[in-house]
Amino acid sequence: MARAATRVKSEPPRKRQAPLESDVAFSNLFAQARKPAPKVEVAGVHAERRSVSEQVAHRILSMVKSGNLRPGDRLPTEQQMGIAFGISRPALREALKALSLMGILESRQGGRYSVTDLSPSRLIAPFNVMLSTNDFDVNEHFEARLVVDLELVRLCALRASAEQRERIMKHAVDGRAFFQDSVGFRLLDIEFHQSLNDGADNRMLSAMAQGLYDVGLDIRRVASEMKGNIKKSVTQHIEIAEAIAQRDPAKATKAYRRHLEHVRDTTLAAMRKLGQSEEK
Amino acid sequence: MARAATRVKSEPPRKRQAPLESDVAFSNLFAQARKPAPKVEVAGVHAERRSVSEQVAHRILSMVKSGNLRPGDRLPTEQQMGIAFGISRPALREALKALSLMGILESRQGGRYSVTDLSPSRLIAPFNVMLSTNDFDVNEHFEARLVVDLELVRLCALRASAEQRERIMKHAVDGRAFFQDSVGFRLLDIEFHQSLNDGADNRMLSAMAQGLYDVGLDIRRVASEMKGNIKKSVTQHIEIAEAIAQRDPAKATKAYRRHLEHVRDTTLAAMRKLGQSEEK
DNA sequence: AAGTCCAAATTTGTTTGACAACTTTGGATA
DNA sequence: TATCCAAAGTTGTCAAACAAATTTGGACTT
Repeated sequence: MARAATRVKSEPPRKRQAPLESDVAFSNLFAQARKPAPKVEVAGVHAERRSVSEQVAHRILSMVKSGNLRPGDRLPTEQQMGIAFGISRPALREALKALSLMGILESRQGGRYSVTDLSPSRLIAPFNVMLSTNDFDVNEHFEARLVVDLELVRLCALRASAEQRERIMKHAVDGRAFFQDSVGFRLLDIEFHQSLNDGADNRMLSAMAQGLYDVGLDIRRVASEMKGNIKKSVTQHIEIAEAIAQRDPAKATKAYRRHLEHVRDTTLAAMRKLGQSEEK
Repeated sequence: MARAATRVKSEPPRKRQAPLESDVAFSNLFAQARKPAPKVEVAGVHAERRSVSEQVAHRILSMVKSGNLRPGDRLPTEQQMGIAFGISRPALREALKALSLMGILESRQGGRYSVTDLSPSRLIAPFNVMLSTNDFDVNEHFEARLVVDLELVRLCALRASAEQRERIMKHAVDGRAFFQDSVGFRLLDIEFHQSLNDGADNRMLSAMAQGLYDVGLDIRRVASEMKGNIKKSVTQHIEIAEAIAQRDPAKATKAYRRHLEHVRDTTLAAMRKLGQSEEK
């Protein structure tokens, strides 16, 4: 308890930083965690017996969700957390490892655990293996993207600042330098979509769009290597950027829809090609 | 690197035991697990030092992904798996618990681990984390919901089977029994939205809608306790259900939009009320 | 002979203790 | 003042043991 405030952490000013340190959250929880072992389940809807490690994992997760733990925060040591939650180190580690594997926490031997940046790409990574394996999933995927991205583009055309519109246009035209460089193009493509997300000024939609984008990324790697696809994509990017520059939502969404359909078709083509090559 | 190979456990007598169904997969993996230390991971983008528990978790995950482990399969005992992978029980348990928390495995004390049904709804947990922002912006939230839910309802009107449409209608009309019971109504409301999601037959959109719904749920608790709100919600639910029963997408989305706007307004009212009571 | 019930064996859940490997910290030295 | 290194701190891993729940097989009953 009397341990020195070791959180020095030269973190840049977080917007609207509350005077809250993660240790505070843990000392709060400390009080709760000590109450008589809830042997019998709480009167929840489902009275499943959950192991302590799962309970603790959910507890930490809820702290992350509620903002008590924020990206970059360093957690207490395992020993301290073990005492706080009232469980042993192996059990605690089961919870910490689970959250690590889900991309919420990260750790290095010798260093402490900390909260990741919680970027959609990181959170989606462990799961994208399960999805996007067959045509059916791809159609679902693009159906979802069509809805989310189109709205995002529409909002972007309406709301993006002059600087943001400029940035979008820059990323679009820069693509012309990558006709022969699929890796470079993919990196730029990420930037382009990110700048679209920023322009729409809606974090929830942005998070969803980025998550959907990331799910398909590995498959699209193959597609972008196919001849002619990059050039066509770049052309469409520029059309979209121009429509946004003119603040024309209808034109922008129309151009984006064409682009997305092109991406879908090339993705499907790439998958068929992939399926042929490793027929077993 | 080389240390992973130094695991020279005293190999117990290789008794040739009964060929348990899933043991086949594990004996394959056993051969792999022993091969010379795979120094750096496959051409992964990042060559980080991964702990053995993470390696094993990915190994099991890849077996699930490739179909070596299928829904319902029972895994070997922890001891057997520990031997197979060449790691200790605590380390193995870190991997198993991680996969359990991700909804890929499940276990009960005394029983063995088994593979879950892998239903998409369990696998999209990360969306919930992505969508949770501590300073919850109601307008952003409903802007996102409007897009996702409306498409979901539209698809539902087009695709839902007769049974699904019936189920939606049932949940809608059942709400009339809960005019005075806000807790019961919220539970039913969850069911209603879930049945809408099922009817749309798109797991990605469903996952996103579910995530958005969950984020707002705790605030809506206050809203649903305000007089008259439940009745109005139930009426709107029935309108939506009727439109879907008639397979009329336009009517359904129109009704749903009205409903969502009502929810938004009551949520805002509830938040204002909440802000007054705990002014700080 | 078939079904039921109970106790033993099996298996996961949890704890304690210990050591190895890596990172961070603080002081000594140039 | 800056650099480097040893000591302290922290995570990674293992081992052994017991508690709690489930499975299993046999004894008992009908």
